Amino acid sequence: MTRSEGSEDGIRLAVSTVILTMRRDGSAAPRIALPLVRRTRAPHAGDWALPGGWLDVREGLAAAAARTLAETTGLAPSYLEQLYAFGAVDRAPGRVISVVYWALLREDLVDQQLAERRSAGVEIENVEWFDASDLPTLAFDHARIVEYAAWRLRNKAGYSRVAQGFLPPEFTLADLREAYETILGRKLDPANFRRQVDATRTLIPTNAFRTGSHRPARLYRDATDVELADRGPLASDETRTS
Amino acid sequence: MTRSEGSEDGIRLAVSTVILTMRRDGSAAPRIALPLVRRTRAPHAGDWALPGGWLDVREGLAAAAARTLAETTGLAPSYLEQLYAFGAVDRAPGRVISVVYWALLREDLVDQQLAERRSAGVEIENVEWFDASDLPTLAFDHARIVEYAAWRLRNKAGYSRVAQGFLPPEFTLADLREAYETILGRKLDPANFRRQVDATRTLIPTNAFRTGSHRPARLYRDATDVELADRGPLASDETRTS
DNA sequence: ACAAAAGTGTTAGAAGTACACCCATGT
DNA sequence: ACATGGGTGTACTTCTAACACTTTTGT
Repeated sequence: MTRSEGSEDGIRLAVSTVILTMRRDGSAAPRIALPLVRRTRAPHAGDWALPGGWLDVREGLAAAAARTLAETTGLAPSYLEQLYAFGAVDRAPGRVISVVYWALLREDLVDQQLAERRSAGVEIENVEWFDASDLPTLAFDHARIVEYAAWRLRNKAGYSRVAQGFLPPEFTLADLREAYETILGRKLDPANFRRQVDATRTLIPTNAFRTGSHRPARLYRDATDVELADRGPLASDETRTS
Repeated sequence: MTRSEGSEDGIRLAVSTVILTMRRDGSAAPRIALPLVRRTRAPHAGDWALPGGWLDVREGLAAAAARTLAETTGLAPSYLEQLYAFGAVDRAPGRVISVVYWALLREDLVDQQLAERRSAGVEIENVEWFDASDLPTLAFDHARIVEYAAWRLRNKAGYSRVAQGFLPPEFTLADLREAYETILGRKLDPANFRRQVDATRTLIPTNAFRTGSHRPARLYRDATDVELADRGPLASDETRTS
């Protein structure tokens, strides 16, 4: 929001972020949830939109996405990747190009942050979390953008470890499997899942167990030296968000 | 180049394209080649750069890429996809965001076009084709961009049919295999390759054969109703380049 | 006849899938 | 003790890689 609007030729550059997390309501299957911002001004006043803002001249693209994310959720992403640059001529009045990022948040931190803010009486203005499968009317082409982000997440979950972005540093295999199941929308065989993940040699078993119900489950943590997804030559680019 | 330079806040938006084709020199293995433009002005005057220009207000992103491509090569791409939006603060003086596309060209049309132009005495100004594995000094962060495009091509060749973008509508399985081999940089087993491609059911055998050396090879053509690569919800977006 | 590419068959191993079964804990 | 999720074993199918072999042309 730091950027002054308008430019000589009328092309403006915005950065928006599709912020995804996993949410557990009671005992049912977890769902993908994302925060949206209610628009207070025309066009599309009253509709919900992706968090974002105008790009600041001195700010990198990923940094802008991370900043927006922090302003909206108070959190830092556990995964952040550029999604796509949307630039159809008619997508918004006055020619706006949106470079859109997508991010994953740890479910535990989201819950914690929401609880903290609620107890502190801080109501974040116009921000509300929605279930990804039950979205309100979105402004501009944002419905399409969210759809694409969800597709990318499902896709990427098939050949990378992005699902870990929903989890805290230590988690059980059941936690991880549940994350994958939520993303992919289908049940996975616990036995085969276990073998598949430890065939990748990216999880380190700890000596800690999660107790509480039935047989205790071993906690694992990530081999921190490996990225959650292979980005090829772009590997170093987006991690420097500042 | 239609866009007037400069804007209130100094952020300018360029569209560039990594144009890739396959080139056969004699009897050796084909190589990936791409056209570059020699810069005549500072910064980086004398260095080579990706074809591109400023985005016109009334022009879609993919359309701008296609236009640039046509101006540079006189051809229409057989495949065109957005690569990435590069926007590091220090990548160029004065904050330039480049939305970069990558495209594949049919090798036969490239050869034909080059021959036509050469025989007509039309020398395309400052445009030269380079071997992707032997590039000159590139301006800005363009070396990195080309590297990323090559990575994406190799990657995508593994799970889609993009390699067909190098070939004319009718081709032999050896042609197709050679395209894959050039992209992946390794030999493929002809027998297994054959089975794998016809397991996808996307190639239609014709009754024509290519003769000339040894046993004639059957010509195949593409099942035209399927895209070369699955782009999910973005499928329709980029095909409309105008 | 022979070289060389087109095209078919066969087999061994890897990877993915289904599911039976044992283990350890809270209630 | 028993229900339930944690964890192991095993058989089956599917995919992949390697390579021997037959077919069809040009020379």
